[in-house]
Amino acid sequence: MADEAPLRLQDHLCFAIYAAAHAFGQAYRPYLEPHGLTYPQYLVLLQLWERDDRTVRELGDGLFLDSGTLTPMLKRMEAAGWVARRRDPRDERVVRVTLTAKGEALRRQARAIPEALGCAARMAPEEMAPLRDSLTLLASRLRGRDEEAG
Amino acid sequence: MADEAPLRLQDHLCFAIYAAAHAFGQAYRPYLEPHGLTYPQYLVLLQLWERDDRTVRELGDGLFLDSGTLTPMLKRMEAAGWVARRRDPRDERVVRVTLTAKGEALRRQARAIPEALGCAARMAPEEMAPLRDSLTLLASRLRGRDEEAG
DNA sequence: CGGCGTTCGATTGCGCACAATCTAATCGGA
DNA sequence: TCCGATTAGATTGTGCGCAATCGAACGCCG
Repeated sequence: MADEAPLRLQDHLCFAIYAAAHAFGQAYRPYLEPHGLTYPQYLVLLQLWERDDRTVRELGDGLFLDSGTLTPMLKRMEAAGWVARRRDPRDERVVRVTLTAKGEALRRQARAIPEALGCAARMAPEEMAPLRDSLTLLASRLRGRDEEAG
Repeated sequence: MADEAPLRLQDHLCFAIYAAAHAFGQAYRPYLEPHGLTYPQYLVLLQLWERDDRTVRELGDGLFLDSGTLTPMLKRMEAAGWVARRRDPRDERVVRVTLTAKGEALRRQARAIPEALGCAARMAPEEMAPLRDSLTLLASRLRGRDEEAG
């Protein structure tokens, strides 16, 4: 009976998020590609621009990525000359990632990007903030965190 | 001067979307993995459950994916027995994708998934709809569509 | 000191995603 | 009818993403 029409693809919140993530990736491309950057690499640099000298684990905690993703990405970024990777002498298990001069310089060229994307989205900052906060809360609930954080 | 602190990672709407997409992928995993499904494959099935017998292009238009992604994915889904792929006799360029009996049967088992995820998100449908609509509009703007659709 | 469990990151294998390129089929106009 | 342009998928190469596994380094406890 109700066996038909379980839920249309377009009705799914998860698909709206999936599609928006793809659209953002595509929207960033023309701004990042001239620098040879990909979007996930840009996210790594955003973290390092905010605070330099982070471990692989710290970067992964911030982006929800593990070493299986980060290790090869950071090696590519090292080969491109934006970051340096070296073992912490005090704990040889830890790899610390730092910006090079080239990675620092990229920061200045990248400052215009967020504003450009905001224009492409044609959305005012006042609209973006609650949307962002709703999504952050949703993600934290999906991860099973936040317990009684209400 | 203002050269420091361009924008923190956590302030970016794009990152909130990126992180929410990942969180959804992880949240779906325990429901899909027992069936041997991945999340993008589930999206393909959602489209076919809604209306069977679609071309690769139609599936790609709905999911914003191209043949480079869909061709191998559909081959895996065919190998798993959920769909069949065959050339349209009237236009040999076109590949039509149809559900098998096994793919139809999976539909019934999958009916409980959206509700389960809604519970995991701990979000009422009345909250989800506007969030979904905001994201869909945002994505359409980022794609450069929608022109004066206000 | 010696041994055990933990932590860190690297590695492997698989699947998604996209740009670029290719081939075959179809369509359209001279 | 023939030729060029277009369209649909397939293919190739590169990079992201995750589960599972591994080995080295560390910390603790006796």
